[in-house]
Amino acid sequence: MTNTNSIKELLTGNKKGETVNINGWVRTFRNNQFIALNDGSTINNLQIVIDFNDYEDSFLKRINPGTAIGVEGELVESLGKGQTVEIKANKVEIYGDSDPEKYPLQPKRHSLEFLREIAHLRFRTNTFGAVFRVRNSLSFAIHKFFNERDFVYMHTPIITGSDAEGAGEMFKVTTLDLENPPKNEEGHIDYKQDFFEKPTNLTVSGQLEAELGAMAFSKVYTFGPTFRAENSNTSRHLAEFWMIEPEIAFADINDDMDLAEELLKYVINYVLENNIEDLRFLEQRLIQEEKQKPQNERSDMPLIEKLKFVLENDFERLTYTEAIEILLRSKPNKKKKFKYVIEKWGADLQSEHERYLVEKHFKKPVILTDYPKDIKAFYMKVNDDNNTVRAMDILFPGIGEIVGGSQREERYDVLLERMNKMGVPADEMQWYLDTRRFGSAEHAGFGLGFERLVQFVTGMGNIRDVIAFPRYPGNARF
RNA sequence: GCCUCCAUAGCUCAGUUGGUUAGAGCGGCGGACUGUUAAUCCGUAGGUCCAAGGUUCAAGUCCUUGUGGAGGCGCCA
Repeated sequence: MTNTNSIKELLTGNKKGETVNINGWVRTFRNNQFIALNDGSTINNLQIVIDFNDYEDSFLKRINPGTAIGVEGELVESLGKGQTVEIKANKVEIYGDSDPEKYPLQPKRHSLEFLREIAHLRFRTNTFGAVFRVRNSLSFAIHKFFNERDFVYMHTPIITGSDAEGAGEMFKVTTLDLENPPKNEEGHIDYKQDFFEKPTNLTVSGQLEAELGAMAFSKVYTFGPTFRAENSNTSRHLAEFWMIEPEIAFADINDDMDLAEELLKYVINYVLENNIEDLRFLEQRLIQEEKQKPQNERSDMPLIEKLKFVLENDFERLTYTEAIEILLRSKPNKKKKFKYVIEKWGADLQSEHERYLVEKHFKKPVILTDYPKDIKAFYMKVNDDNNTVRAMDILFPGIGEIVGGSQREERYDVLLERMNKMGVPADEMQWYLDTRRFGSAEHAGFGLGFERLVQFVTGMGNIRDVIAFPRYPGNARF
């Protein structure tokens, strides 16, 4: 049987009365009559009604959770209560059996930890079906947003010869024999004999290359995988994750913040308009999950309300200096409830401080700007006070930093001086500096962690559950 | 990398101050029923109590180490 329809399409009901073909995987088979069929196109199942007198017992026993089948039948109004339409089957064909003794997914609740161990099958659950359909929508919405605004989608290299991106530990890329690497006269590894004739790594950011693009196309963005070899063991870090990095020329930090806020609202709105059934399921899932938690750890809003709240409210914008003043005056700081008590301007904000600002003080997304230059990267534009840089971080409730960005330093001399002071090898990065030598212009950009966005929109607590096959310390399965 | 907690049936869990034969629900298997909605009802099988060592007359239970998992912190997106 050829699949000419999706369940999503058939459930709209405008093919009622027609004979249709449908393929999918059995979720449950009740009463020897009712097959709940799912094909991944929607969270909803299509009910297939069969007359068990038409089939051998041995055939009916093969219809189990996970079995792949094809059905031909008439789409009719349902006699039962749980659905509007169903298929009265004329013909059922089994494509692939699913041994019920061995198939790990039962029609019951499984723990997310267990499903993570069978990540190759977890797409077939309601939760992960919803998560990955939302992930797909977010991905599409991001491209749509930039495309509608004449951004050029740029593919920056995955393998980089630069180790100065400064965003974290890198994974080495080599074809040398690690058991017996060639050595040079000084006894060091001789990278001249390596594939690229120099040390190379997996990229930790496409930003520097995106800046080069912005200095020609005016508006560019990247959307690709990034790799960090940090030994991070948290529910918001991955060793391989996807990042969106727009870069805009003739723009300052305010344009940058406007762009980021507009993008986040646009994609959240897109998902609300296109994935509402998945979101409703995820909202219920989260409510059930949080019933196990004490009251004060539960979300103060249901998922969909939270998403609408983000859409309808301006993000709170304030400077690092203002944030420090709020924190210094805050109760947990005065009563020394913070693990790291804020004592003076210049302190790096810990996640407990960010959480206080977002979840307790403002109760909405916050954009912090103008951080002390000593705690930020070399490429950020130095303010006239010579103490702060035009950095901006967007902090979201529950997940912390979702966006990190800045206006870039476009002045050749200032940039070169900062590189030298911070130990960034300027001679190896002449290509980067060249944009400041030839037609330099104000420009800005940011990095948006895609998985953190998916986490926020789906309400999933662990980042390992919003990417198909997560990579983290000690784990590269599948 | 650091701190805390957890590990019992295929899954989700219970198991008292250490006490002799380790339980339940779901799932599986056998049967009944046949407009069900994680169907229901009856019956039944299923255990290296994470691993190694130790304490004890006696360890699922206490101790040590290891392994795996979760949460938090740091690094960041």
